[in-house]
Amino acid sequence: MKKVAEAKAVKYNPARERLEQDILAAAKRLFAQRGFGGVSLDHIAREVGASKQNLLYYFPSKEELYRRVLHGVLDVWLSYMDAISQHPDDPEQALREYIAGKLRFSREHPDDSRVYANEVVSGAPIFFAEIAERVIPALQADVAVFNKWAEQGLCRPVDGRHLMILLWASTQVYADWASQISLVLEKPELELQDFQAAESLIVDMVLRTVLIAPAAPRPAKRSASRKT
Amino acid sequence: MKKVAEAKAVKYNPARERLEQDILAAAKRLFAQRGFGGVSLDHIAREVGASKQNLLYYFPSKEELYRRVLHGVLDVWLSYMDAISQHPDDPEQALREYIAGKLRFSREHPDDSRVYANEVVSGAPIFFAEIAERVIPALQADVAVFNKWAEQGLCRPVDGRHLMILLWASTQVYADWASQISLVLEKPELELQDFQAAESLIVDMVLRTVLIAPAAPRPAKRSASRKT
DNA sequence: GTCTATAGCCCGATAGAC
DNA sequence: GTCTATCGGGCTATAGAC
Repeated sequence: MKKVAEAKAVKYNPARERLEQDILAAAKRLFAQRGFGGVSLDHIAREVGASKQNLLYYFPSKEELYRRVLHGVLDVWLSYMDAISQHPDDPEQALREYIAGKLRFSREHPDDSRVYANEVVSGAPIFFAEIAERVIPALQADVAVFNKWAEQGLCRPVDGRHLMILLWASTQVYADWASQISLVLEKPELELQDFQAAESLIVDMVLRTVLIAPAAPRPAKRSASRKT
Repeated sequence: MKKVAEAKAVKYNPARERLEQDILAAAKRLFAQRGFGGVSLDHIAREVGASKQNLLYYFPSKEELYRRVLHGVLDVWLSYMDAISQHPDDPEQALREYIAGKLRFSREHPDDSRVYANEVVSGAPIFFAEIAERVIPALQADVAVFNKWAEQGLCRPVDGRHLMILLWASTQVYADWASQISLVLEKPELELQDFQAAESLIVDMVLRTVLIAPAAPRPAKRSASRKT
């Protein structure tokens, strides 16, 4: 994997690097909006002021460009799952931070979320192998953490796989379904307060279900706004 | 709206009706997999053993065919939301049935869910107006029901909009993200028991959060299996 | 590295015979 | 209703000049 990136990085060239990043950014946005089959190389090239022939000089094919975009998104996506095991003895803190982090990701990088969602909804025809290779072990690690918490009496026994699926869904929806959500909230686009309301509800529901002790968990710490 | 269908239905012709339904079904599956821009009329026509010219005899354009597909999906999608107000004095039953219904829809008609998800993730470029016209009032009606329950002391005061968004997300994910979920569950495709596990978790979380009285709600009634 | 040119194919939609 | 033929254009990718 990433053989192209390494081969190109042998000689470091800042101008080249910048155009390559511009192409990846434009491709991400367009693939997110219209899917792999709905975007042409010409379309992407025009966005960065290059020709499609030039674009094919930087990336060997349309599919390889698409793979590079998804690879970068999955890096970030998995980093949130890895963070769960950073709190090996505090389920509440781990879950609060996962929810806040994913919601911040949905707010700050909605196209990253959407390009990945687009691929998965389509049945992951191109990224299938990489998802299998990287997401399965990440989920197993998190499930192991949930199980250890339950053994230690730190939380209720839960089905960690379906809990993670619910967390994926309920946080990503604010990026992937932003068009419908902003419609039903009757505002041109989602605002910080909408993400805060989402965070309150999701944290409340998850902690009520997972934690043993408190009937009414502490209110959310507004952590979605940390980096605003 | 649906002017085409009505115009065509003036003279009833069973053979014509059947081919039209076949085309809609094939289009639904292909649009779900590859998005509007990733599917060609030729592709759809070959699936039903017709020519693309013939297909354009039944539907005036690719976009109109796509609209017809989405219109049918939204009909069903909204019927679940309408069912909430069918239990005006029993929040627990209303929520249980909504969750069970949407999960059954995800299991029995995953492509319906996916074609709609594909449009929404893409920013609803074509179906924007119809979503605004039909989903906004449906959500407002459900929020009004939640608020009435809270006033009557039947449930906690909740943000009905974000609760519905969470219900949409957590039930649809089992159709829209089936490719990734079946990968991480390490089985070729989702089984009934997976949907039952999902239902248990979602019902448990929602009732713990929304209902006032019981610390541990009754177990789910396995209603996802009702029509199997 | 960027350009022009082009191969070879697929696209949505229309015209008109039958 | 279904067919053949075709218009006008877009598509990915490659070749080769500079």
